[in-house]
Amino acid sequence: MNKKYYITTPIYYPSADFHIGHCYTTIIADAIARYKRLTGYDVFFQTGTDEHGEKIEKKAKEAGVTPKEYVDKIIENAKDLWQSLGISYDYFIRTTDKEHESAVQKIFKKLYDQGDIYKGEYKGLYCIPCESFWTESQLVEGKCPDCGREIKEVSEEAYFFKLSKYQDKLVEFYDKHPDFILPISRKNEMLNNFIKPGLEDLCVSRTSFKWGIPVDFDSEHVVYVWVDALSNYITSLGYPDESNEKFQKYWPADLHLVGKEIVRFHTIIWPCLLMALNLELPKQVFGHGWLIINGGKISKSLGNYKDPREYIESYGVDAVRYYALREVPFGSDGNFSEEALITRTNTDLANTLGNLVNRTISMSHKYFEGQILNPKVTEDLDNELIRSVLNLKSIVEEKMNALKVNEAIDEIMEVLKKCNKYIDDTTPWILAKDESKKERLATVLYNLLESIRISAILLSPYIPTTSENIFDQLNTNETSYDSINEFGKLEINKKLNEPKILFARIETK
RNA sequence: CGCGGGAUGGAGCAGUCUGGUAGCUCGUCGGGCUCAUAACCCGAAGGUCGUUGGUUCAAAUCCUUCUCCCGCAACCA
Repeated sequence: MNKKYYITTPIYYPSADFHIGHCYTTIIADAIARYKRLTGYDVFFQTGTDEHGEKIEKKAKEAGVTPKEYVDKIIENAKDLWQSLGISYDYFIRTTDKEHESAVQKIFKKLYDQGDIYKGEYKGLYCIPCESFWTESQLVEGKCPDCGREIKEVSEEAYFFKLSKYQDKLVEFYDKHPDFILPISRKNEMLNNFIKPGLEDLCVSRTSFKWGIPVDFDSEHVVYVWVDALSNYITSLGYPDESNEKFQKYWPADLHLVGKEIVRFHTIIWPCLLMALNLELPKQVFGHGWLIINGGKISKSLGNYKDPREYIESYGVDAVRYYALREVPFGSDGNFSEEALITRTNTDLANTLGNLVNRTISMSHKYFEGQILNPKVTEDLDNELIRSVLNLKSIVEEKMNALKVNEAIDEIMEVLKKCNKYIDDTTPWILAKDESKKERLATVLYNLLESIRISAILLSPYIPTTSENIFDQLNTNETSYDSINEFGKLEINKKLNEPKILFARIETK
């Protein structure tokens, strides 16, 4: 049986249509999922939406529709967006799904029955005009940081989860699993900011709004976001039915990929909830950085971004995917701009990759009518190229296991650059002028075509459409992961298809 | 003194743990080549490595002062 791999994105909050930041997370998760599938894992890749809460209730009211109608429309858009980005999710969970709602009620009840959830009172500082709660430290001179008006202390009845009870066990878990939180700086942040001062119990129900899953034994209350949203990762697998085949197979999750702003929920609250449920904890939470636009975060109110679909339409799905995967280093923030997207597409995809494929296939047609031949008239400099190509598999594996996706891609690009250099070094156009060098020429072209085939297989998790396109031009069926263990699997005596431009250079004025 | 991250040629970054000729990509300039998408290959210019002081034969790297930027700061998702 294949090894399993369960990877998740966060479930996004559909208060508005998704932007490039949502795409960023989801594209990375998709690339990892595709990579794991390529390398033989039985992958379960989940994404979804967290649809309850006051904000959506309010937005829907403003729009004059029910909350469900409001989110339905956004989810339709989201699914359409994921499809145009080639997101290969296995399951899309919505917290308004009936199965999820009933599972959450059961979880809530179970925790209440066993004493981990208790009824108490939530006190907070509330700004009535802004309809927002603030903490002491957020206030500006004792006033609302948004509008500067007086703050009122209000209290409401609420259920609390005994987070504090699990603090020691959590720290113990961190110690035993040093890679649980990545990057490591995020772990320090959690320890210093939250755990060291002592965890406070967590408010897990609300009475101030209705758009949520009702607490079935206390109709005044709805389940608040923590239990509702975080539990999606197990309710989708059939929990609380622990004997469910999916649950048995896929839990615990191998990777929760999240943005740095929600690391806390996934590394403190979620593990404590799981411990209370007596379930295994996820193996890893990775908090990635953000795409930054003009030095600031992506902001609806600043209107500093376009609908991601516009980029896809203008530059193609793989250009957008490639940019998201390649541009931003491991764990840190990265800049997003349309100019950078264009530059990246032109230099890496059009020049290095696209032009290499095009010139190689064009020469094969020009000199051999597209016949694939390999007379094996080799020279020393062939070996260096072949060695780099064969090494690529393990290098990519190492980078991907460390979640250094951008570096994995960069390694593949390095090999493609070597191919371009190999062409200049071997000068096929000169070999072509000498009939006695014909077999050497065929060998050179074969080495290039084979290097392209292997690279395309390794690129397929990142730019799947382009890889397919390359396989088609190479007219090859050798596209499996195992086929790259040796150099020379590209079928000889077949005929290449006509060269097609993979990425047209984007001209800017 | 809340916590964490960052400041390196025009732009974006690596190097800092384990001190020892400052590296990569993009851009610019020059050359080569002509199979190819004005592409590809080679070369060059350009940096007192945010600031102050210190340790050392030697500091981007270790210690110290300060400045600026970003995120988090618990019930906002």
